[in-house]
Amino acid sequence: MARNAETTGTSSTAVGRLSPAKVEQKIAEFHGRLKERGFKSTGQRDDIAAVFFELGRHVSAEELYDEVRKRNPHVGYATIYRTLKLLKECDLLYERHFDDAQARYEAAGEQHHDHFICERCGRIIEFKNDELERLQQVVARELGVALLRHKVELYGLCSDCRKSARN
Amino acid sequence: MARNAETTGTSSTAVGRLSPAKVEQKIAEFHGRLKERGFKSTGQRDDIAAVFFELGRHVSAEELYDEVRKRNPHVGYATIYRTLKLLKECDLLYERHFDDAQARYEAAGEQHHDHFICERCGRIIEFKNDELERLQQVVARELGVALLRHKVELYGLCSDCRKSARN
DNA sequence: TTCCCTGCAAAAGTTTTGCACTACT
DNA sequence: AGTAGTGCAAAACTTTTGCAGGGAA
Repeated sequence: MARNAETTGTSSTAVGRLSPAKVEQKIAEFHGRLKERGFKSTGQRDDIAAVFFELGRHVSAEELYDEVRKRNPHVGYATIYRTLKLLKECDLLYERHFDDAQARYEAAGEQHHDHFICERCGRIIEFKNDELERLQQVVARELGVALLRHKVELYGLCSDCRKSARN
Repeated sequence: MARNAETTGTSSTAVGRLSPAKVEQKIAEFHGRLKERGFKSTGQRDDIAAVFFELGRHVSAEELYDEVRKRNPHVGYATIYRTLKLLKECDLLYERHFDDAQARYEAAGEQHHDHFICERCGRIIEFKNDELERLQQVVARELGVALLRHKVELYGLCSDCRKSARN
């Protein structure tokens, strides 16, 4: 059989804003999960969640705060952080710690993926490679450890920045 | 031929204290590189570097500060951070950002490696897997990006913690 | 002797918390 | 009505910086 490791392929996903309908759906999901867990839905939580899902992925708390305040200038940082924590508990977002000091938050999608981060322009590309996933299990087995989660981050220059670097 | 990807194998390295002779050697190297770069050698820098290399890898600034002050109670946090930055500029240490808020510092070794971090006891195991390295280059090529550096971190339970978790 | 280095304290940047008040359910 | 949520400000935590005094070359 000719299939080798390379055939596994790497897929990259586009990140971007969700359609208004999708945002509505996410908010509805948030409501449900809050209720399940005994928390309340509030106007602020809805505003924050809506802005978060509209913006797309990899926002910092600061960016989110600025955007939310355009819509609702009363919201404080504390509520932003508390709501981000709630969204995390509801499995609707992941918290990422790339090399910056500040955390970035990403809407939880269906499937696991890893990240490439451009060191020049900050662009983040998500990708998935099955062979890479499998190898990490192999490594874990060889180390005798139980793998709960993992993080693969590639840093470098994205294709656009490579071009401008050549000038 | 029976050699397949698996044969690449995973090697894990033991991290630990350096012998006094090795520490001396590292300090001498530090002196040389400071001079090359137009910096001075001082008692504090020597103390900090000595304690850093004696302790072994993956220390936080706080741990280093506490240990250094056992030897020299006069040293301030600022000098710890400034000296860590110098050691980094001298290519004698790497700064790592695992999931904690605080950075951890590791003596620069000869070869690149990745990390497994035990989420229960905090133990850090270094490992190297050539196939994993190669695959990352493949992914970078498929994404059309230039790879400058990368980070692979596995999180889970180390063998000891797996055992005690079974009780 | 000349700067660089050091320690202290204060600042900076991100995230959390205490408290009185507000508003969901 | 009752309890959880909110905003503000202050605290917490890690790391950096300004400045006056001290020490290496």
